Amino acid sequence: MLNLPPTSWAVLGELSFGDELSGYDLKRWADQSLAFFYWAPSQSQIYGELKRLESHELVKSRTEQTHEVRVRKLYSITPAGEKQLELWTTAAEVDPVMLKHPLILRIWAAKDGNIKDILPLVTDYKNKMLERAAQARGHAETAATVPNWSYPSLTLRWAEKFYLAEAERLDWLLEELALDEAPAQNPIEMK
Amino acid sequence: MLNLPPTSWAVLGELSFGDELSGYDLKRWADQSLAFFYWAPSQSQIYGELKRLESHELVKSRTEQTHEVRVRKLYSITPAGEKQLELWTTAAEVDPVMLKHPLILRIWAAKDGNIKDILPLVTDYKNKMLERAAQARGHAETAATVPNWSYPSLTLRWAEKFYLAEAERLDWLLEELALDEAPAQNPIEMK
DNA sequence: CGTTGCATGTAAGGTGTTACATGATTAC
DNA sequence: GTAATCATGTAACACCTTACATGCAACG
Repeated sequence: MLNLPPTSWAVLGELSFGDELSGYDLKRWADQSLAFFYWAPSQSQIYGELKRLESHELVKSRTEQTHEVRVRKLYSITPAGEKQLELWTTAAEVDPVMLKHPLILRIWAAKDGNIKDILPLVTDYKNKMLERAAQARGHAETAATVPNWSYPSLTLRWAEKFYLAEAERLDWLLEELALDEAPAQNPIEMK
Repeated sequence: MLNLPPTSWAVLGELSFGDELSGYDLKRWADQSLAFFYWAPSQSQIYGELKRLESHELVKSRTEQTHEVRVRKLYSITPAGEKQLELWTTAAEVDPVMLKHPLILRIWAAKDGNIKDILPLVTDYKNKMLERAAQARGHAETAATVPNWSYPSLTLRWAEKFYLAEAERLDWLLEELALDEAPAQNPIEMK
């Protein structure tokens, strides 16, 4: 089976919903879907992946020439692309989930003397997670109205739950940190 | 402030607990701690990061010469390293969490015709998450017995909750997928 | 006496980012 | 008219991995 990096499959996946899309379109859509559970490739990488996919004949392109000058390059999936994508989605080996959580890393490395400066960062982060959950929900609802987008919609509902759970865990963290700090906050009263 | 990649801070963080450690030690410890909420850098990268840290004088090294031939290079943090690490842990900007979830990506790209082949992968993944949660718990309990390791222990308890939540969300996904499939499973009975 | 663990490191290559270059169109 | 958006792409660089090279020590 064809061995492509996951990002390549992600881009091919976007094209598998049938529309002709430009590199630019693919980037915007990725930001509103893939970004919630996979991550958003940069614009320049998407152009690179499209070249790679085309060299394997999994996608084909045509140049739109609407207004004489303005040029868009539109990509669409080929039958071979659909076939390979199916083989990939059902392949036995699933790569492990990759989590890089810079906030937890900081807490891990924190010392008693500076944990109090980290607490507000945790609260901020929690609010960002709640915002992210709301965004995922919005995108999920939009996706639900489009034919054949039920799996994308489902994964966005998954993402909503993910970010809500993330926010809850940060609340739990704040509580744990408060417990640790409590005895030290008023040492005088412990006499 | 010094601008280093997060991996550099992670390695410096490991050394901030005060022990003299070799590149090899750092790798093993990372696999049992960082890997649960950040990710485990490869052995060769750790050696590279140590060089970088030493060039900034955040760590220093000495060569252990116990048995005449066998050589270990032991690193320890410098006062400058401790200072910079503190600045980093309390710095305002926290990078966004990076999640790459290949299983959800597959479901996102799934078509009705092949979702049934993906279901067993979801179940397998869920079991791996439960296993991971149990490992995190074990490491958290070990860490809790070591002086000054309360924050590492806390982050590992965080990780346990993360992987348990992950398993629960996969159960939820399986249920949602079963609901979708149900009407189609016995079309004859729908007459 | 062979496998696993300990131990360090290099080389090559893949993945992915930022910054840059370029220019048209749309909205205020 | 100027700012934001649309649109494609290159170049340079940073990050990170795999494979390789090397060899001792400990265990069965």
